[in-house]
Amino acid sequence: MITTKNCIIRLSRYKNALYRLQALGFVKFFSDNLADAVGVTAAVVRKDFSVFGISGNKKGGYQIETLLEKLNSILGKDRLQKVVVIGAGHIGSALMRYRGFEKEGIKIAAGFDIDPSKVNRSSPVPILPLEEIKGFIKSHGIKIAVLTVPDIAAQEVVDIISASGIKGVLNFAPLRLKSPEGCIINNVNLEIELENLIYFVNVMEKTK
Amino acid sequence: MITTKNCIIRLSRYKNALYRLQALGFVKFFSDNLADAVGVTAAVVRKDFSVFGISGNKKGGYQIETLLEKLNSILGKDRLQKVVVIGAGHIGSALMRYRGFEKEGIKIAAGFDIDPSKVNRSSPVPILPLEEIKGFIKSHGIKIAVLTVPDIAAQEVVDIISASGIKGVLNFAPLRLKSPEGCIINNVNLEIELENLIYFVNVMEKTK
DNA sequence: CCCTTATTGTGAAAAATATAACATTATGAT
DNA sequence: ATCATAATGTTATATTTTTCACAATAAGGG
Ligand SMILES: NC(=O)c1ccc[n+]([C@@H]2O[C@H](COP(=O)([O-])OP(=O)(O)OC[C@H]3O[C@@H](n4cnc5c(N)ncnc54)[C@H](O)[C@@H]3O)[C@@H](O)[C@H]2O)c1
Ligand SMILES: NC(=O)c1ccc[n+]([C@@H]2O[C@H](COP(=O)([O-])OP(=O)(O)OC[C@H]3O[C@@H](n4cnc5c(N)ncnc54)[C@H](O)[C@@H]3O)[C@@H](O)[C@H]2O)c1
Repeated sequence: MITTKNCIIRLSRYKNALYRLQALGFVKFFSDNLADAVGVTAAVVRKDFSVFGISGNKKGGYQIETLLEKLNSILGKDRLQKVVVIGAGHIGSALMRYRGFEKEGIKIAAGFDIDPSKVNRSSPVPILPLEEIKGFIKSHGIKIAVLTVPDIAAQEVVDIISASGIKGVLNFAPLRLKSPEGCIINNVNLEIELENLIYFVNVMEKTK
Repeated sequence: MITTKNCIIRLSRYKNALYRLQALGFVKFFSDNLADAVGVTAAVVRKDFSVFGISGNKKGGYQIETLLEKLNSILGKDRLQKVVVIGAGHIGSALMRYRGFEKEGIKIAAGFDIDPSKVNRSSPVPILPLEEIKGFIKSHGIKIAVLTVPDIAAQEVVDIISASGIKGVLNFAPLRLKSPEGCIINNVNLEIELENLIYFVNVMEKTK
């Protein structure tokens, strides 16, 4: 199904909200319950569902369990998603130590670093030398990489890993990378996130 | 000036791209140069500029230096922006050790944690007990907080800090917080970022 | 079994955003 | 000094996204 990034982000939010509703003991929900939980309107919820052919019962709403199955299947959460982290520095290490991804069915299969002193094959997420990445990606069928290397190294690394079979990159380096053919690059740019927040806070202060 | 989040993100990107052009020795640029560098169309660049009353010279383009001054002033980068980090765990520590924010005129004035063993008043970014946050925010005039506490603590902390004067929060906890009156909350949700990437990579694979 | 009510599913309207078009105007060449 | 040109700035157009509105319909009560 082809759609927009925002729509898929909403599906993730619906999924998360439904788990919370389920934990509260609910077994069914209406479009406006979910809308409230996620912070959108009921029309958006129903529209999104209709895009993916998800239907409920008129007057009866939707079954949480059924919906979660559908959402999980759409989002690929019905199977373990293995990723690698490249750059075992501050942020890379934080990510590798984070337990939250496992709960989401995302497993960091390994970290990679160019610095031999970072290599550690026996840590919970093994950290391997960069040279081994190609073989690792191939043998484990990895498609997704998280890129936490210094900005000057980022483009070079993207070119290497996409040639090795990586199809999607979550890039933390604060620059726009040229994406090689067939490779999606999403960016997490914390400097820009902060700048943005600063702007809107300042605007709010001024107009007040 | 009131506008959209996307527009301000583009301004940040223009700024960053202009610094790169400047480093390459350029002193002026045309809307299509900048558009290429940022990955938008020239019309968008000129539209964004016109929103903020930024004008260039017909046939002559824009002066990089002048433009940077204007963009920096719009984005509040003409003065040091102080922020605090709350939750000195894995991700909070990574942020506090990161030098990249300083280059952007963003200073992490302090970190805060509820765990006494995390307190360290003599580290480059001092880590203080949570109890001191209210006084610190007030005395330093801090408006922005980065929230890196466990998800269950996040809402409580937001309520405390917004009551203490925080106007903008960059939240890393993977849940939707209720934003108190007059407080903007932006989210960095890495689980969702990864889910999103996984979805589009899977879709690409299937339709290929 | 029919009638009321609540909620879906979707098609149409509105709003927001992006793209294109072009009239305007500086620049530099002739 | 005039003209051709190139790039802006803004208006118009197109597209995308969101919101609204309501017909369709399942559920439950009398
Ligand atoms: N730490 C943060 O809070 C933060 C915030 C915003 C953005 N970032 C960005 O994230 C990236 C990483 O930041 P960090 O603070 O973790 O940096 P860091 O210096 O702590 O870590 C970078 C790691 O990458 C490794 N590395 C360098 N070149 C490599 C290569 N070619 N292949 C593999 N590994 C390589 C280094 O050995 C190091 O271990 C940077 O681009 C930075 O701008 C970090
Ligand atoms: N580490 C990651 O890579 C990562 C990735 C995605 C999301 N997150 C989110 O970021 C947040 C932090 O993650 P982390 O891995 O750094 O966790 P962490 O457990 O390493 O750190 C959390 C810190 O917050 C402190 N804390 C707890 N309650 C507090 C309170 N009320 N006030 C102040 N401090 C308090 C703890 O003492 C601890 O030092 C979590 O919400 C997590 O879900 C982290």
